Formats: sequence, structure tokens, C-alpha cells
Amino acid sequence: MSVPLVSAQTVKQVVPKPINPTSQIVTTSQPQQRLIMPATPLPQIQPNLTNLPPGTVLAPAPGTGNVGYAVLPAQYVTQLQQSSYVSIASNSNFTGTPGIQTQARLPFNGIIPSESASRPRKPCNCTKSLCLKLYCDCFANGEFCNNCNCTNCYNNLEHENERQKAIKACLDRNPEAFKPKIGKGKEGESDRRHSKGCNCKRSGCLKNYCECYECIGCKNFEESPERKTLMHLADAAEVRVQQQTAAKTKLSSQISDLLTRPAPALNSGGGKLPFTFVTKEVAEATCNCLLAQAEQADKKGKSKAAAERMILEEFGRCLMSVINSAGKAKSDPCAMNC
DNA sequence: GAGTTTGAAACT
DNA sequence: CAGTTTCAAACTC
Repeated sequence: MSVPLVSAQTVKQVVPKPINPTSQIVTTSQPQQRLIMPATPLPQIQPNLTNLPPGTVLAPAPGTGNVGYAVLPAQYVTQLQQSSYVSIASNSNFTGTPGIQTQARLPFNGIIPSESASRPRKPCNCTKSLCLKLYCDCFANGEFCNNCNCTNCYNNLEHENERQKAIKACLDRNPEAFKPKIGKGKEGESDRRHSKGCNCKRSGCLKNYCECYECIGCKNFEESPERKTLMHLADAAEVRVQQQTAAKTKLSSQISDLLTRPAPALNSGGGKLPFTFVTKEVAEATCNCLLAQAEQADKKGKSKAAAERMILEEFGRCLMSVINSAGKAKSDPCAMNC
């Protein structure tokens, strides 16, 4: 590996603190929202902040005594917005703060901040890559490490030089290295679409090692015997668990849980939308359960209200089963929905 | 929690 | 460009 090992300094928290807490809100004439990181005033420098291009980001340069600037990846702007940085409102008067040097925020390889920037990223645990290789999920997504568990992290403003070199190296190898691997499908397609697919060999794309979730040419497709086996095993286990616990669970709490549970638990991080778990088979099985419950109520001579209650309770149990299965599938999303 | 497995990324 | 190595995440025990 040719990555220079400069020092063993560990940088856990990479978001730099504002140098001057009294920094003012600044605006340019640009219509878009601006973001400025406060910097120590440098009177000799009087940048023209009235003609900044869209997306301008100001940041103190790392390790240079605030002389210079840093080019921030687009995604980091969002990270900054989630931090304690100054967001500049549009069209307010800016008189020019001495010492703030400017640099147009260059799109990260032409990539505009994506949805990925709006959700919390799973912290990386890189130890050897300095978070400057595509092994690092943060780096690969054009983001600075933030609240990660990495060691020797160079994916931060303090190592902007090294970081830029690493970005360039990655782009030299692959100009599309930082483009989202999983984007939308062709026009008219709602499905996510992996840009190149996977090369899974041993896992058959049935485990989370597979990153494409597309599963073309792999074993993880609807009619795959391997997938069916996995699904049946999961279903059977789930039914047993549900049978043991369902009686203890009130329908009201189930519905409440359904309504309050944050869907992003399934959605975030490349998860699946809830409806993707309600397959035809699941719907049929649910209907069968409800019908069976209705028959049972009829046999027992239950009143109409009691029968409805039994059916509703059964429906609640079915929903819980689906939810729990979906939760399990989150750890194996490809097996669930490719 | 440690060790193993896996596949992408990086390297030769 | 194919083969090998490195890496971090997923997985297993």
C-alpha cells in the first residue's frame, strides 16, 4: 500500500470547532443557502464575498493557521449543517468578514449532495486505511468521518491535503468512484439500480456481504430455492415465536407500535420499504389466518363483536410477524427483497 | 468478544 | 487485465 503513514495520531472527532464563536451570519447574493465555517480574522485578506458561486463553503484550512481554505465535499456541507456551524441565509447583507477566505464548493466528482447526506451514516471502524480508501464507507460516500470508531483517521479537515490526494488517487483509478453505486433505475423504473452489480461467489448474494441488492444472475431472486429455503426457515421460526408471544400482546399496543415505530429502521441505510415485505404469499397467509379465526369464532358461537375482535387480534399478530421478519431481514436485506 | 468468512478495493 | 493481497464488514461461535 502506498498510503503514507504520517503519524499515529488518532482523530476521533473530526468536525472542527468554530474558531470564533462570534462569527457572523454571512450572505452572498446567490440565491442558494450558504454555509460558512467561522475563521480567525485575517485583516490582510479581503475576499469579495458578493460574487460567490452557488454552494460556496468557507472553511479554515487545516494546519495552516487558518490561512488558506479547504474544499469541502458536498456531503460534508450537510454534515456541517447538522453541526454547530453557521448557515448563511440568502440575500441578507454581508459586508465581508476580514480573514474569511473563500473557495467555491466544488461538487465532489460532480456529485450533488444526495439523500445519503441527510441520514445518519453508520460509523466506520477503519484501522488501517486511514479512512482514505474506498474501504471506508464514509470516505466512499464523500463524507468526513464523524462520530466514527476509526483509528488514524485522515478523513477530516485536519488532513485535507492527504484527503484530497486520496480522492484524486481514487478518481484516477475510477472516475466514478464516488458516484453512488446504487441509484435509481432507468426512467420509469422505481427500483434502485446498482451501477455494476456484485461479484458474489460463495454467499450467492444471500448474505449482507452482497452490496448490490440487485441480484441479477445471482441466487437471490424470487424463485430461488436457496432463497425460499431461507425464507421458509425464517418464517417457521417466526411463527413459533409468534405463537408463544402473541397471546401476551394486546392488539392496541401492537397497533400503537405499528404507528409509532420509525419506518427508517427499515428504510435507512439501504433498507427496504415496508410494503416490500408484504408479498403475495404473505398476504394470502394473512387472509387464511383471518378466515381461520372467523371460522373458529363461528364454531364457538361468538357474537359478531367478539368475532371481529378475534379477527382483529389475529391481524395484529400477523402484522407483528411481518414486522419481525422484516426486522430480521434488515440484517439480510438481500435475502428479503432482491 | 474473538475468530472466521466474505467480497470490494487496491495492488502487482 | 488477471491474479493476489489488503481491508472492513458481516457473520459465527
